[in-house]
Amino acid sequence: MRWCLYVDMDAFYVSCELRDRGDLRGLPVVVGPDPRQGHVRGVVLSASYEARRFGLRSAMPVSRAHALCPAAVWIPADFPKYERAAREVRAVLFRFSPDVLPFSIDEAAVWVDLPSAIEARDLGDRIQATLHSELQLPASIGISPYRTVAKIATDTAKPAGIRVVPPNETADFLAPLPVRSIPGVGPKTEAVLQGLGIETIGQLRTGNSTSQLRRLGTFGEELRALASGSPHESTELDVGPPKSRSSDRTLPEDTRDEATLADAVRDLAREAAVGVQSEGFRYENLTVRIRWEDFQQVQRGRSLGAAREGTEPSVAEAARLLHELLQEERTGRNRRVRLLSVRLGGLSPRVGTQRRLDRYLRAGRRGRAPLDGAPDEPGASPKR
DNA sequence: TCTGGGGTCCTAGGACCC
DNA sequence: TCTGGGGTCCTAGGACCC
Repeated sequence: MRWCLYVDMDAFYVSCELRDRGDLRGLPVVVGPDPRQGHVRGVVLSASYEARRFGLRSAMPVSRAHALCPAAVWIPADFPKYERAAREVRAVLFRFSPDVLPFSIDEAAVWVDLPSAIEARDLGDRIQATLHSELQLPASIGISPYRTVAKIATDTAKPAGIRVVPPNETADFLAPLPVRSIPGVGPKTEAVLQGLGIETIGQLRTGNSTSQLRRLGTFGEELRALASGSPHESTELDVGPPKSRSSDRTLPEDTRDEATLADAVRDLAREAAVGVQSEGFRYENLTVRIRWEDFQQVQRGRSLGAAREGTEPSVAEAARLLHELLQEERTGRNRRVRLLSVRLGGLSPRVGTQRRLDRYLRAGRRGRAPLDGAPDEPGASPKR
């Protein structure tokens, strides 16, 4: 029988920091921009479980976090450190199975063939103990033949727990949980479901809701299948090569000054292009996104007609798109800009970068080779 | 309390082609 | 004079995830 052990690291960024700062164990610790450094625009990236007792959560504005827990210890984010730790975690997981699918920096699905839930639970114990003893990193693990169910189970096991859901117990396990615990159900979908009188996963199964769920399209069908204990899961479990890369920046102060914004957008366009190039990709389209001071967003994108590389096409097109967006805003509400973003999409491998790409995929993105059947001749025109 | 930075997927209309 | 269906690409916006 095939099992999914869904491994989710507990308070990952904080746990990485505590490896270097053992003296902080047991204290409310937060990774994020320090709100005591004056005017700071930012959110909590990770909070220790001690900090969570004060109500702190990931994605909470740091000003609110500071108000809730003035005694918290703040540590600035060190992403290279967390990337290194994530690689250590994956290396451990690969020792237990060749089928490890990372889903984010702190989550991965480990697939194994085992005769029963007993053995699956035993393997979960060993993985958890190894991560703790060798890396000093706590993890929670959910176990089910279904990846979605395993992930939900992980959340109920946190922190430092293990939850096994044998296949015949799936529907009963899910029934009392709120619909919001389903991955893909956010505030909007939750509100729609509440409007239908559906609060728990179990209520998704009742007869009269089936027709109403059609309002949600195919997603409604998937919700119903999950609730009944047999989720639709694609057999294609590989994570492919990246589709886009972006650089975003929230400005220190909202502004409508075009010179300032043009400088910023050029920096972002350069940054994104350099990143794409260093990963061995070219890009074929570009999107500039603006978040206004009222948090509404607009975006404008353009196809470049063919795969490009280097910073020049990115910088030039980003400047044009920004100008167009600002021009239109001036004739309207003329709001100030809070955030600028440049996204490069339509990524394709650069010529002669097969080796680098292979290394990239092995580093965590297991899956089909992106170059299969896609010879990339210089100057060859893209499909279309 | 005043909200980051990085991604993915879906929908929907219009252009364009056969 | 009035009438198709299917497919792909482009673009904008939105929901969601960590």
